[in-house]
Amino acid sequence: MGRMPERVPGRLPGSPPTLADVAERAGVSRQTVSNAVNNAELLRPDTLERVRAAIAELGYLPNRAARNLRTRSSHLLGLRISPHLEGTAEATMDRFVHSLVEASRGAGYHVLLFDAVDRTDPLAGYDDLLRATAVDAFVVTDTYLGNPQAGLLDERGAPFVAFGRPWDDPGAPHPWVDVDGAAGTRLATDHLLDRGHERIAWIGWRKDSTIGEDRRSGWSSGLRDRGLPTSGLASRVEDTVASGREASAVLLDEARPTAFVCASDTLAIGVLHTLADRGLSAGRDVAVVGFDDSQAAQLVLPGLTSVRQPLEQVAVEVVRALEGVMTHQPRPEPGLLLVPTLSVRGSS
Amino acid sequence: MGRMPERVPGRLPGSPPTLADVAERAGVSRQTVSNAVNNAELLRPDTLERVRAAIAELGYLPNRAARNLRTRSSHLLGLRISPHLEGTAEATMDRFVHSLVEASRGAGYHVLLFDAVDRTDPLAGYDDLLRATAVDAFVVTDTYLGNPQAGLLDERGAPFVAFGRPWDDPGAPHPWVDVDGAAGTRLATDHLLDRGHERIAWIGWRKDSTIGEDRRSGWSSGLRDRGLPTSGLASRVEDTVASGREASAVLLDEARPTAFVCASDTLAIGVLHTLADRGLSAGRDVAVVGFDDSQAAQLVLPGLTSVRQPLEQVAVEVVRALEGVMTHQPRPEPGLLLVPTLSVRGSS
DNA sequence: CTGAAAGCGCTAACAA
DNA sequence: TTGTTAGCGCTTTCAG
Repeated sequence: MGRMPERVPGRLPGSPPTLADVAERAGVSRQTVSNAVNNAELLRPDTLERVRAAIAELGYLPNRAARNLRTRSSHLLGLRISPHLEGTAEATMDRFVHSLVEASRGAGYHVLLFDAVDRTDPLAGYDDLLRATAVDAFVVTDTYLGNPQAGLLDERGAPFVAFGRPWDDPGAPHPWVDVDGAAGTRLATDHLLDRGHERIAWIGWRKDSTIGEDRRSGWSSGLRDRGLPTSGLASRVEDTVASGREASAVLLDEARPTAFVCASDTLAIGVLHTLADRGLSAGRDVAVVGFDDSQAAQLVLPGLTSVRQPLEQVAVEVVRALEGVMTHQPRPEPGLLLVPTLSVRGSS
Repeated sequence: MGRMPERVPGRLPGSPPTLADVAERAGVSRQTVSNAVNNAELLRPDTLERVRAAIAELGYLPNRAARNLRTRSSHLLGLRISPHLEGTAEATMDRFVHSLVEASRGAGYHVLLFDAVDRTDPLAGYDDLLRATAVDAFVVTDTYLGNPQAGLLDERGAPFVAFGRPWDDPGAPHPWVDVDGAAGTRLATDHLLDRGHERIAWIGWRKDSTIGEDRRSGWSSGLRDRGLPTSGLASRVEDTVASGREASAVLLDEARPTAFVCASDTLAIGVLHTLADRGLSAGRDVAVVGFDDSQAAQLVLPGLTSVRQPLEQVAVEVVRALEGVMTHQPRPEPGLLLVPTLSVRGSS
């Protein structure tokens, strides 16, 4: 790594050395070099040493295309990314991409990014890469929308692991990794209860959002377990700052909560706006907790307490599951549910 | 796209059809199929039609590895990403990645993500991919740090385009695309001047940040051109919220500015914090402008006016330049400087 | 306009 | 333990 390969005379700088070059230099056959790279234990120590020296001198690295063709694998993981949503605190995806790249490297894989040409086709992009054998497997991240690509990929027998549960079809055969949203909001709710709050409101998404209902259940169970009321304390709106702002204003007027748990940081920031409008201090007068631990949560005054998904861990588990899929190992559990943490800041 | 390929009997679902399968089905030779795909104009219309039908029926797509091996190109663009910085409004990179994926697709390329194994080696990751011919070219984005990878890649004769000027070496041979930071802060400064501000302060980065000094120059030239003073109105600090907060407090006490232009949204949010501390209203009492148009700028109250980099356009131009590099076309201009815009919000 | 032959660089079998 | 042979699927000459 980082060692400058010797510039071999007569070789164009543009064309890297091949197996044959190394073999010639080391005075062995091509196959022996291949073995030195892939099955070192098959070689006699001194031969191995000689071949390794030649490899280092030439700066040899196996040509990917040739290896891919021969082994019928690309060592590439496909990840489809959606267009950036402006105006929301959507940070999860980007953080996950970083973690995935790192985890993949550890397993000898690179991440290939693609996007949907045709947004209406749930399989757009996937299908082409599959048929061209351009990737070994996919990481499917948009299952939270209740999108059908997981099911369709299952049908096609495509190798993939989902970040997100198959809500629609709990018996789906593919492996998945997900974060327990209910546990996260439960954590948030308990945190507020422990600080003495008893009237805790919920601002979440519309009822058709499965993930939204899951997060909501952490809040409601938290209150119920302490015998506290939830009725009149919940609101379901669009995921925008404006919606969070309006919903919190209404709740404040009608139900007088002393704390809010929100399905997203975007909504929570809307709550902060309402508090500012009314001269109330977030954290002192009314507590607020968001979800996703976005940059905005970290930067906003007085700091937004937020549920943080363990995305690094998700990525590691996704890659682990992927390795299982690609080696056709039977998986004991189809899914793995990870527990989020709470980043406590000034707002609570 | 999206059409379900016919399941051919006797063929494993896992192994896609090959050129030979299509040829057999269409009753032509393999080369004719290859021509139908790559040089359609060479075929007689009726033959072409027949081959195309067979391709559609089988859902054929050329095997990438085989094509890559033969054509000595991977149709992959390498992009190195750095670990996520928490606590700053770093949004530029992520937005750029999305734009790049989209622009690359238009040119028939996919984006391969990698990260640095060894953070101290400026060429970490690049070198291996190059020698393995795993990518056709790189997009180098971290030149703004004054990092040496551009120069090192130039030395190696590696094909790449930089997002960011070669500040250290203006005569560098590689193509680059950049955003004119000075023009952005000039835009911000003129905007404030037009609104009647005359005492406009600057909060930027340390002097050794070339890009920081560039952005600063837009502010200073803006004031100078109207015969307004700059002395005592500038501060150079670390890129953190806390630094922006402290620096603005000091400036407010010592120089009584009515507006701030900042080198980043992170710093600008620090200014907003100081204003909140002192019961001043951002936008009404004191105007603030940031840089990068991050999510935080959009979410924070009352909305942070911010310089927005035209990253979609940058990505398009980077890909265009890349195509030139890969076809060895001489480039008239080594670099292209794009002009940012101003997203005006409540803070000004 | 279509077909035959060659080979990109590598690795999986097998033979020595 | 090492070398030989074959072929992954494709495209690029070059003949027909």
